Amino acid sequence: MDTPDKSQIYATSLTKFENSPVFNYINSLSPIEPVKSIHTELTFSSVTFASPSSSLPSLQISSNRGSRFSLRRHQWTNSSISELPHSGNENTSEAVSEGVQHSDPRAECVECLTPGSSNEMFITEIPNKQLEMEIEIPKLLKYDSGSPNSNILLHNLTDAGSEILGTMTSPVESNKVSLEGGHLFERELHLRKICRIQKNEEVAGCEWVAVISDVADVFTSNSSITEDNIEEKDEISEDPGKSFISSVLQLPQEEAVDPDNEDSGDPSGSCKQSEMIGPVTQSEDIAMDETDQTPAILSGNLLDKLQQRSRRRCLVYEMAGVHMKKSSPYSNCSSSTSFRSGCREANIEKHLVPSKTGTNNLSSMSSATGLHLNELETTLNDGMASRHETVASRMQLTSMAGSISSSKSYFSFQNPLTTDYLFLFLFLFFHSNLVLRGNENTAMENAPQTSTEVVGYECDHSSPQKKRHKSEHAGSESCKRCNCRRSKCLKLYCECFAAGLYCVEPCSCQDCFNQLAHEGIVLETRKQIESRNPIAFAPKVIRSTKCESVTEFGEETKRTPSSARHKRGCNCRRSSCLKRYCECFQGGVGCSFSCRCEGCKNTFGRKDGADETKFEGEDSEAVKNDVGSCDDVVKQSEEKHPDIPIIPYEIARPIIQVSTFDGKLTKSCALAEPCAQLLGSLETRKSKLFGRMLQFKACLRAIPEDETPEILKSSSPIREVKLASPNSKRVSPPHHQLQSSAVRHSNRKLVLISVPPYPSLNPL
DNA sequence: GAGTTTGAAACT
DNA sequence: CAGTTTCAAACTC
Repeated sequence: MDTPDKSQIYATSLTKFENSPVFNYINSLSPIEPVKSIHTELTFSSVTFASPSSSLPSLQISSNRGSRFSLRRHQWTNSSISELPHSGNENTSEAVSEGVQHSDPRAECVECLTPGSSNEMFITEIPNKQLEMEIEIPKLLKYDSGSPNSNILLHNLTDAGSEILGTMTSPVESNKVSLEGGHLFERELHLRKICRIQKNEEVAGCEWVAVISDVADVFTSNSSITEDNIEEKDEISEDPGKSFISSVLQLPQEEAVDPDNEDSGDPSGSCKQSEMIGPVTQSEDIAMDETDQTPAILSGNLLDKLQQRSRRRCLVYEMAGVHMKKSSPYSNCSSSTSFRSGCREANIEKHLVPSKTGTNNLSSMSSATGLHLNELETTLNDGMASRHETVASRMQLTSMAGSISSSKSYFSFQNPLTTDYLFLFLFLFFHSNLVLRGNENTAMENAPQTSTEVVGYECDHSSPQKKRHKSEHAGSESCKRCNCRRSKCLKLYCECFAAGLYCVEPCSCQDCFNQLAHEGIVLETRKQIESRNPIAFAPKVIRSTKCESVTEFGEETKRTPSSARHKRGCNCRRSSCLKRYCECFQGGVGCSFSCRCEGCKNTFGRKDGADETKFEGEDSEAVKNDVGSCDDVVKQSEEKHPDIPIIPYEIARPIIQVSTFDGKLTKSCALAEPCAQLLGSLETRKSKLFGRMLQFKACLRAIPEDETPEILKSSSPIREVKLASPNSKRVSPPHHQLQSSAVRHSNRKLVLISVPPYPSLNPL
């Protein structure tokens, strides 16, 4: 096969992603220079060609052992950005299409790939070349080995995408829907291509295996051809044809009504559309009920890439793995530990395999999202202040306008588009009701102290003064940093360690062992400490609500008018519980009978009950504060940084909660800050996105926030404990003077519900 | 920034 | 379990 043929094949095998409104949207939002050329590689690694009759091979989308079907595409510019949204409207889409003449028999086969007519080439011409980047379309199918649903998923997605595109009437709308349907019609296109390939083979007997293989070789190894094709397509694009999107939209009807439509330009008749109607429509029918796969796919693409480049700061929650294993057959890699053990493919598969219900899908999504967001958060943080230097490709948020890699740095975070994408994902995630509701409960209770701590902008890791500033604004355990000298950061003296975090750059600790490099030591030490005090790493302040909550087992619990209290109580003697020496005060909660403080004057509530009225109101007030302070925080921060949109509390929070020892909230600011910077750099979408996020926030507020074990919630001396968990964990009762003996002398086992470190698999 | 105070954590 | 020591954060100057 000579190069021109390959070029044509290549040109014909146009990409999906760049045509998708998703990318339009992202690109249009970028304040940076638009991307000139996106080097997209699409891999259909699971496409195999099996020949029942040896002579007439049939196509299967089944396993990962097949030929690689690589598609690449270039050229992406402002013009496409502005035009593609319109391209959903067939009247305006002609400019982005073109025709390609084929002269080679193989090229005829290639023609069958095109949805419209055989002469149509869906190559969008993009005149302005300013930047260049590469983006790999995640190899979704590659990870879907053996999934019988893979083809179903494709059709399912494409149906949705077509429908979405068909309703687009404006760029704005198209931008919106692109978030949902962007990938859908891309897969539609490719699946149809594959089907046509199959049919074409049956008629013309093209050597598709060889062709595909060659194409793969060409596209994956010979960049020069790619470059040539750019020029080639520039010329070809002079001849406008049917638009890509319109062709896609028409395809279903065309296939059903006019099977020969696509063969108009093919004298050989090698692409009998009628022969593929069956399989296609069948698949579409099967997939009819599963049209809402977009978030999973979208996130899967993105998250997969994030995952590859992410690192953890948070320590490992040992129970997570067990917990997740029980929750889903696909979730066995959803614990934080899974990232170390390389369960990427399983994770991907989780996105790929459509579940029978949207619920399941959402669950899967949530779980995986939490995972990846954790990774994102970690990586973001590391991008700001990195201590762990183990990963080569680092996310560099601060260099958004930095160099665009010309190599295959897939989804390099040096690319502004990527950051856009990341944020879009966050946005999408919450917008799609994929709220981490289940985890939100635990998040709130595990959230250290007051809600204001999540304001990332207040967190500056560099200055002790600002450290104090931070602490003045909240009981912030969110931005942990320590100055340990002798404890090696392996004792609870160390705030980082106590919070379940690895020490990071801003820490001023000496001889620190609380690092990923010493993970074994850290975990060992942690075990020891937990053996002494099982709730040593539990949040010090337990918050609660009066809201009725539903347990993870669906049981409705009784109202628990317990107050937010320090889990163990303070022992202050001189500070009168009026300074942050007092953990109760620091946590913004009143002292209780658990406290052994002297001369308590805690303004949040005194243990002697003198301030009982305040205590009673505290239940609701605490909740209000948690929620209301969020508003305040957002407002204040917005005022402080008028040009930088703030990630609302509830949005940042679930992201942060995803990976800790005990599901404990970690590093709130760590994500909020880089995300804020990210947002700040993307001012063009600030108002839009931020406005939406505030809506999400309001939505999230309705989420009950407390599933705290009663024993931890309670400030009363004795309280029944009725807790159970798949990960049941024995705990000691709160260090209460009255209670301790009573409980200890009984054989009652106190069980602490293990807080899932990741978003609950229960969608709501 | 150095020194002091404070109370939790750790130890005996 | 109580007393003591160690430790690091909070605080003051």
